[in-house]
Amino acid sequence: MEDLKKTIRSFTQVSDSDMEFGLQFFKMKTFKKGTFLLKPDQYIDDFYFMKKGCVSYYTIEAGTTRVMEFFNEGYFFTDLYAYIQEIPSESYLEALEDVTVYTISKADQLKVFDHSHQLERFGRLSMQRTFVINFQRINELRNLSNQERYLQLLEKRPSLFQRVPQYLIASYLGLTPVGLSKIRKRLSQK
Amino acid sequence: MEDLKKTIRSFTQVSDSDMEFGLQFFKMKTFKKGTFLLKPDQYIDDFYFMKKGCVSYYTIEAGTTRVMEFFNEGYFFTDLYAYIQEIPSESYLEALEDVTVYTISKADQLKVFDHSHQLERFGRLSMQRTFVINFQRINELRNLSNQERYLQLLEKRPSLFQRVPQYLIASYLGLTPVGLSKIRKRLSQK
DNA sequence: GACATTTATTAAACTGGTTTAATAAGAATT
DNA sequence: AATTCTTATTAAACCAGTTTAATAAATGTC
Repeated sequence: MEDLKKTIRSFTQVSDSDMEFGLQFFKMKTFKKGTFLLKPDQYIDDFYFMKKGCVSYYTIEAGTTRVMEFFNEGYFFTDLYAYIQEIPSESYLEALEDVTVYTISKADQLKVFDHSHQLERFGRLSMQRTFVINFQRINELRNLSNQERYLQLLEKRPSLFQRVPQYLIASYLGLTPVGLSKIRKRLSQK
Repeated sequence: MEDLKKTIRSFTQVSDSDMEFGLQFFKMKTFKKGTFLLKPDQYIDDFYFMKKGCVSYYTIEAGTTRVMEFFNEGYFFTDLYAYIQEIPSESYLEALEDVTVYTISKADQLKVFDHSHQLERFGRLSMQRTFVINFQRINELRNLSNQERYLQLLEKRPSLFQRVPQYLIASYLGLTPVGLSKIRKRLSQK
């Protein structure tokens, strides 16, 4: 669990004993490609850390798949909207590849936060990080063109394009596959 | 400060003594219509509660004003992005009307959270509320048409249309004034 | 009450996406 | 190797917005 440890410590300092206390609650789970960590109408009690693989977080509305996010190595993830509010999910978490995660239940996470002030701080800071990322996402959706958002994704997460089919990337960008193809053509002609 | 008290208690239970302790740090401030609570390149140390009035939170990029949010009575607000990260703001907070706010400094807020577990919880829950609102905003930007977002704003915040000029509402919706006018015409023809 | 300024609408030409459908290219299966 | 299934591109018609410019309506000021 070195990668999990390292990621936690990238947020805030945590003593070895607190870290040990926290990590004992994480269990390793694996999911085969094409299987689901979560489906609509289910409650989600798990908080995940991605050890290996890639998961897409999406909804299907009126027959249309809308990819909200891709989670790969080093990401903490869950359906945070449903998790926080303790309401049934409206989303899918689907393994796009064989996936290995570490997972902790909400009750255990609460135990950890109760026990360790440092880890509680990690929890708060990771929530703040989420705020900052969501804020940037809103600004990008409002201020950038689709082409600009495509180029930015290419720059920020180039590895996605090696492992995720293009029509899912189009969906993530809020485009149809046809629309993304047009953008790519336009760019290649320059 | 009854309205502030009531709003805090809508998040979580707070004892009278903790409430009294917290409220002592809030100061009342007023701003005349057209003046600024914040301008780009300034650091923001204040966390506001809107007692009376309306503030727009916006950026100007390449000569274009982009309204991110309107804050009116009962809102907690600041430039949270700059506030959290303690970086210079890129935004304006402008009084669209004469404004009365209660405000608390970041240092004082930390004192309050240190002193009162209940108020710390209020802080965490209000952060979670912000997450939920931002998440919904992202979904609306991705999944709804401009017309749908206009209709939703009409329904959710009808009073805005009484106090804010239409071209600012257009900006909030990510439209030009011309675009919003077309939508209104289309709707009125049904 | 007349004038100047700000705000909202309309028109016309344009643009970057959409949908639908056909085709091409790549990958998996037998 | 041939077949089938999935993924990506292209074309054509369409649509909801844009920009620019002119006009109309509302508001504020002297």
